[in-house]
Amino acid sequence: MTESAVDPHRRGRPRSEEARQAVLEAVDDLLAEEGYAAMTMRGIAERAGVGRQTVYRWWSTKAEILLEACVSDAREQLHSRPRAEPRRDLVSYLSSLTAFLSEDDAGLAFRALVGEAQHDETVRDLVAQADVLSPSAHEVLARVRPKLPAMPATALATDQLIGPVLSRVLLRHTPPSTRELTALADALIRAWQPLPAP
Amino acid sequence: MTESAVDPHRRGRPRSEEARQAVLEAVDDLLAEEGYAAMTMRGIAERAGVGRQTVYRWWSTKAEILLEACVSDAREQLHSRPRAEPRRDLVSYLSSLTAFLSEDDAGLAFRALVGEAQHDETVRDLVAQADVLSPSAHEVLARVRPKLPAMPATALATDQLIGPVLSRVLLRHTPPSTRELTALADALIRAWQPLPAP
Amino acid sequence: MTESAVDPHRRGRPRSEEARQAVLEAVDDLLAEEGYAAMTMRGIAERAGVGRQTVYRWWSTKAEILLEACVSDAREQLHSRPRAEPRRDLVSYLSSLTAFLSEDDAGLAFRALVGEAQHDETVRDLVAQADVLSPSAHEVLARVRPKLPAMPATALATDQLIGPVLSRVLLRHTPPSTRELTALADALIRAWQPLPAP
Amino acid sequence: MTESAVDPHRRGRPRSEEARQAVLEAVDDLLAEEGYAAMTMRGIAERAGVGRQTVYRWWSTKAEILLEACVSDAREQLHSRPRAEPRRDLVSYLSSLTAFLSEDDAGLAFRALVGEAQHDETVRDLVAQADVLSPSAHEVLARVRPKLPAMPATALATDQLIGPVLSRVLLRHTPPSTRELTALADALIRAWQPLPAP
DNA sequence: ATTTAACCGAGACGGTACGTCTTGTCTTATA
DNA sequence: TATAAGACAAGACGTACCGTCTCGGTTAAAT
Repeated sequence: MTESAVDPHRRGRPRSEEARQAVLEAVDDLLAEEGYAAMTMRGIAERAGVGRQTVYRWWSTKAEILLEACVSDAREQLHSRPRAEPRRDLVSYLSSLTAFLSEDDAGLAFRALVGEAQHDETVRDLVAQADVLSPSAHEVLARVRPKLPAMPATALATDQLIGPVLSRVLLRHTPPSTRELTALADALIRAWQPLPAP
Repeated sequence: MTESAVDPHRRGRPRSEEARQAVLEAVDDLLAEEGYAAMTMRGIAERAGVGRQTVYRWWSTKAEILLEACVSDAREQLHSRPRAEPRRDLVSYLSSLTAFLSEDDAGLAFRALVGEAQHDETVRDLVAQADVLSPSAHEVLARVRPKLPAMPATALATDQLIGPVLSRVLLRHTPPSTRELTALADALIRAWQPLPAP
Repeated sequence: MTESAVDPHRRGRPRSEEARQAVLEAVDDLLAEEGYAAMTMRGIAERAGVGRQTVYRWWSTKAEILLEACVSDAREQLHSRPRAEPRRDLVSYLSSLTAFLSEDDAGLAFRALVGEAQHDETVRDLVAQADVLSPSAHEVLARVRPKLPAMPATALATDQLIGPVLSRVLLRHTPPSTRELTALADALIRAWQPLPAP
Repeated sequence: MTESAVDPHRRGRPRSEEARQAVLEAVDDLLAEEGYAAMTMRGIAERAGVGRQTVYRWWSTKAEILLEACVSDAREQLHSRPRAEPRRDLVSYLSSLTAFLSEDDAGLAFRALVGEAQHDETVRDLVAQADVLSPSAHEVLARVRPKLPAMPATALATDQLIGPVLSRVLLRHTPPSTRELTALADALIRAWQPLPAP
């Protein structure tokens, strides 16, 4: 990740915003066209029409570049507009999440990064720090919590919410259907509803 | 994966079981010591004291070797002995799953493979075919289903069962505590219990 | 320099003589076409149609390759056939030397190596060890010594013989004319002739 | 080479003499410490505490800088004070030459430049134009010529004079001893003495 | 007993990405 | 306008690993 608060009075040629954008776009394109494994630092530089050193100057690994390239897109994509009814709110969010993970380009990048994080300590920290999924999940949970008082702590509730979708996408690579998403939402509602008075 | 039903009347020197074991052990050791990324075909061969061609003769990628090295261990590790009560049965399974994914060596291998599967088509198929987690989950679900009639189709129920744990381990790398696992089991029970008569 | 006495019982794929020749020829060609400075290890490998590692496996520097490529040619080129008269013998040798240093391809390589030796310790030793000029000079000096009894030790006599030509070629890059070579030979003869009885 | 007679009415900030000196000293130091090959334009600028562009503005190559840094020192070092006797005059000069080439820092630079000149056309011309050795040699030859009437044209005589020393220093890197220098002077005297009347 | 076929180890082969280095140029703010 | 600083595109450096090929040697079944 690059330092955003730069000393405005520092000497020397300033960083080229043009080169930065070219690299980020090259990474996006290459991921879609060639896949993560075939994407190399060398290839990124060439595709961006940028010197190799320039890439290494600002990013250490392709994971870092990819993260910078996709985080803002990811956040945006995951936003689902609020609904009055908890059930529709949850289904709407689960649909956004599923679409993001299984169809979107930023989701492709995210999946690749989560994959890399499994066997690279530094990528793990990077992805954890970027915290792509939580904010949107927390929003939804905050909205429905008043009506579902048995909901556990947000951290655990988040896992209950997104876990089943992750399981499908990361493990089986067959995204759940709308019917399944509705069933998941219903299950959560049943689990989190106030217990019937005995 | 290697062909196990070999023509017993083949001519020539038979495959060396010694070499095979040496490779599988080398892969296990290297994964634990160096990590998946630093593990190379060349390194595996050297560690195993085996010719490089011998490795390539029987496996195409390090993912294949790793899979062969960990599947049986994984299956064994995931087995949790049946309990009378559904709640204890589910908690017991979730504990095994958590331990496997976050502590066991075979779990480390599995996580690495799932990671690689996110950006490698062939590894994806390989892992899908090996189907490490499902069988044990299906067992538990089959045991508790009679007492939890609202449980959906096994595929979806599996995602509900293992998804939250996956979310924790693959995304946050902080395995859930026993208390959290209990809360998850309780939530599933509430979700899958017979609906109260209106 | 490569080891010539190879263990006949060594294992593994034997060194490719084809690749070796391709590299030596590539070096010869590149030196003539591009010059020493523009000649790179990478360029040599590409020109030879050989892997870069293969070049590094057998030679450490381009100087080493160049030396191996030119030594035998150099020796051959410097041979001048014996003459009865010392004067003609010396002139003949000086002509060969001049031609070698100023016209021959192997001479071009030799000059480049001597140049590199001025600012690279290891090249210095390499060139010294190859000992390109001395043998031929020693031959001539041995032939004429009986008739020129005042000739000093061979080492010093060699410097007297080849020094003036080197001075011209290395410093001024204007090879001496035949007339000048004859004058040099005459001067040596006068210097090395028996002193007149007092 | 830089233009020394600058238009005194030029506008803008004048060239920094401080920077110029810093660069020349940096080059001297680096040559002695790291050697010619390890000496880079970047390294020179850093060592001099000078911007890289400033170096490129005034010199094209490190050879140019080195030449400017050493020529005056070289000339001075090569001066040998006149002696009455030709023999002592020649020996004295050969000693200066040997010391310069084999011990002095400016001599080290000169050798490096002569080396580079063997595989770089522009350095060749630069060194030829600087003409470091000739003037001092011509002085000595002019002094002794009256007493050695058989001496050939100065150009050739220069090669006879300095050639053997060059051969030793550039090829063998073992500077001649005083005894050998004396022998060389004696040989020249014998070669250049008036021929005895028949 | 010999031949044949497939295995074994070792290690060289042509390729290619790695991350670093230097080159010469360009673009800032400062003097 | 020269300066120090430092980013830029380009490309060579030497190393590592890729997957293949080619040796000598071993081990069994088929001749």
